[in-house]
Amino acid sequence: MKNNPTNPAVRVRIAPSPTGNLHIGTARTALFNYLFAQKNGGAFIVRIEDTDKERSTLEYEKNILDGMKQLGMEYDEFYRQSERTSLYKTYLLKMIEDGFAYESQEEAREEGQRASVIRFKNPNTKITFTDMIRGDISFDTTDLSDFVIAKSLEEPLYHLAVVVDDHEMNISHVIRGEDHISNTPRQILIQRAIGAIQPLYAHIPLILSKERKKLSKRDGATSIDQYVGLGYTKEAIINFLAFLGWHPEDDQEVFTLDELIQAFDISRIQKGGAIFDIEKLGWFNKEHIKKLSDEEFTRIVNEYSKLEIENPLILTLIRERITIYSDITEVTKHTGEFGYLIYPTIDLETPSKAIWKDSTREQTIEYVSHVISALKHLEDSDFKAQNLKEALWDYATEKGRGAVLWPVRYLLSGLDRSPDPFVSMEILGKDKSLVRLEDGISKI
RNA sequence: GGCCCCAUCGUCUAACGGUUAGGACAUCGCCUUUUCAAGGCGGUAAUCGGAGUUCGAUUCUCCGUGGGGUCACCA
Repeated sequence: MKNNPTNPAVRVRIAPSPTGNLHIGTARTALFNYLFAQKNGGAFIVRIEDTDKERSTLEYEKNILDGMKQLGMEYDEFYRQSERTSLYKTYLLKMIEDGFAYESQEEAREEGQRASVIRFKNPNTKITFTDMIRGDISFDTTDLSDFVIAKSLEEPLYHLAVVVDDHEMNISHVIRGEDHISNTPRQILIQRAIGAIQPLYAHIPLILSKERKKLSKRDGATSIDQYVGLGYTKEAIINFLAFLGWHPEDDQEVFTLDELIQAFDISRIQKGGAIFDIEKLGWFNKEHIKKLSDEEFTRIVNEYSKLEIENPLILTLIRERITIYSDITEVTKHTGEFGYLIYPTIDLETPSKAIWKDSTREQTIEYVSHVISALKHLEDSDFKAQNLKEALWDYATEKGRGAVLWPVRYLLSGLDRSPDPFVSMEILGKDKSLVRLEDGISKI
């Protein structure tokens, strides 16, 4: 009861079937329901649709519930359809008694099929309902024939269970995927048969693969835990999912969950399907990593790197260089015993050219020697990037910034891809910087 | 195939009859401490087609085309 709903007129639900891990699409549907409930002070209900005993498992249910919790969506009420069979039976009996349904004897066409099932007596009528996102949608239910609503009195099927539960739970708005549009007329038919009030419908667009098809397992990572495992933050996942088919009034893109609740407006949900773009997810992730507190980011870096990095300068370098947490391992590969980059033994066979660049060996030695003597004049306490820059800038400008700073950077880090030399020197400190430069110059 | 839904840059989208069609991601170029990253500046890039309605259509209507969803004793 974390959300403390105050508006009994708004009750929404997410109704996942535990036949797989928490899917991206399910998470997004849950998010829109959650945002709608929160925005309107309504209740957010989780209902596990596990009427299919063969395919439903507790493991999947746990994955779904854990995933939602992980993303920060707290629910107000929880139900499991497998625990409500007697309720469905009551409705089934009543429907049969009232002539809205009947037991049908038929041949089992497939393995495991029943000889007797319960079918809905289709009144063959035209149905129109108003979708909050798409407007009026009409169907002729004649096409549906007498569809099966239960295998037996104890084994209800999807359509029956959904309608009975939405009714019993006083669901006010059914916000679900577009793939349910064609299920709606069947469900409205059952609602009329049991005298249920018709909820308001909002069918949200699907999340599509690059091939513009409904996202499926074949399209790579489709479950939330996979993205969490790769090191995407919950904030980024939420933010990204919200923007797949929804957009606020202004141009703000980076949102926290609370900000999303404030800005959410169901009428601004898109009609067309949206392609899942991992690049944009990455961008959202970077943005949310930028917002992390230093304490939190430090904790995460050390958890992933298995190191104990505390130097804020190094942490900043890492923060600017990663897209997802699993990048931390790669970025901190050279971070170690010196508290910064490990100083590799420079290979004399190949690196010289890399160090000299456009200068000659003699010039490079001259430049680095000058830098060394300049550094020796500085006190330990003056070894700050800003001071170092001031001390060397004019000289570097005179001789050529690249010609001077490139070998310095290379010798300090031992890497051709490295942070700017002044920051490197500050991180290393005076002693280590000099050791590396002097050691390096002897090998040029 | 029947039924249903949808249609603005490569992608996510803004516009609710009048805009040089805006923003973001990606991409390209320049700058920034000649690298990587971050940052700054700038560029390329879209209204599916055809009829209407209207003084005026991205926007409203119809047709076409294209894409998608759905047609279980799954959900």
